[in-house]
Amino acid sequence: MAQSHVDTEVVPSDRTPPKGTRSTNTRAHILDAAEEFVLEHGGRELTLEQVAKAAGLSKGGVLYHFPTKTALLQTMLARLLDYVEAEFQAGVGDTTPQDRLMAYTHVSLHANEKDKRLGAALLAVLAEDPKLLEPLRTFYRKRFAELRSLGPHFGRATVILLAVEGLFMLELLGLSDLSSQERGTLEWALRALVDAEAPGGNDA
Amino acid sequence: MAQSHVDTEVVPSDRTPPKGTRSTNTRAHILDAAEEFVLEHGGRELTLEQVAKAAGLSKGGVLYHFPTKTALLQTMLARLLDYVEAEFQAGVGDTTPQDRLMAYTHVSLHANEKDKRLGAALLAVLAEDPKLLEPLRTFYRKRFAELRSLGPHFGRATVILLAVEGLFMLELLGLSDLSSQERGTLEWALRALVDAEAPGGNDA
DNA sequence: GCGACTGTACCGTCCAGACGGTACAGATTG
DNA sequence: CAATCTGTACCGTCTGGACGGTACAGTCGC
Repeated sequence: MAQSHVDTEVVPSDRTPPKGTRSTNTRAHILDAAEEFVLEHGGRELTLEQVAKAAGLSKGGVLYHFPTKTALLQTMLARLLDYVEAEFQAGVGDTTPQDRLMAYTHVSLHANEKDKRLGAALLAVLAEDPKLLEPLRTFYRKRFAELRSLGPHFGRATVILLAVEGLFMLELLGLSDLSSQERGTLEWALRALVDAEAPGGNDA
Repeated sequence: MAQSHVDTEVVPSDRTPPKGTRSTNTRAHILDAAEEFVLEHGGRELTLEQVAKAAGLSKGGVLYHFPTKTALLQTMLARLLDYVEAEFQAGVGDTTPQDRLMAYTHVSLHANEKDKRLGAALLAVLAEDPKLLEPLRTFYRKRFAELRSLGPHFGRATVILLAVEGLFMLELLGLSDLSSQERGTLEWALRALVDAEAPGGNDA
């Protein structure tokens, strides 16, 4: 549930950009700074110079770790996806695909504001270059594969996942004006549908 | 200065596009061209010069009709939304919100490839500037208002709309790898859910 | 002395927008 | 009906700035 291993390589360090050698965790530090910047200023203004400034480095320093801006963006996306995947896999001992669906629903609906806005900004940037979305594509391929394993429940389970994604996307872009109460009602309806898919239940 | 001789003229401009005043429809023509370009090259490469070229105008000519690039994008989005709205409202005599939900589902699921890719490209561009998404926000506000009018059916109806939007968005970004058969199954499940919401039906 | 940077200078490119000019279509006037 | 004026619809060019990326000499610390 709580924040866990976020980085692909190294654990994030504490704040305060030290003066001397920042050693290996500088990469993570740059990624942190880039995320923070994106959260504050949006994807449009994300520039190498700004990232450097936010990280307390020079532009050259950033380019030392990420040879291109694209490489930086790719790493940002990969880290976010790793985080999300770890998050909803660690939720419970998710044995069955139904459990996973429920866990996914829960995590997605209760992702914190930060992750959401981060996703929004990233998506905005990445959507311009389809190639950069490949990791996301892989991510969803996994989801769809899980849905297929549900056999006859595929249809309704897919509806559930799509609804979750739909809400996520709409909220990402600030297009939803659902109240928290309405959101509660919605979640209730989703859970009811997930339960209806549970084994030993009724037919489709 | 100088007389009729010192003409360093560059071709008396016998272009393919009709000469003289192109009258009022030039605006629409530019929008068409911009859409076409976006469909072919994606949002990333959409530039005023490219739009001008695609429309058979000069950049200055485009700027005459759309004072800024932002204005052009806004108009493109507005036109697309108008089209979509007209599309699914003209589908049937949509009297009840349920009918509208069904119509919306149908239209969204069967939008042609062109509209989808257009939406994708536009979204990619617009997502970078939250202000430009305002028309979209208005659009969804209407949808949510309709859902609220369904009273006790709000939850499940919202699930349906969100699923439709989720699929649309995923397909927009090329993140879905559902087969057409699976898509059929999905649609079947969605229709079943809509029917379950119909008045005179069952449950709450 | 090597790896991890800093700092600056610079290049090539892209692009939005400004600007001045051109072409022509009426309306006005004598 | 011709000369003149006016407004619309454009064309072509230019500028100013941003940005990604390169190059490279120098610094700091282990």
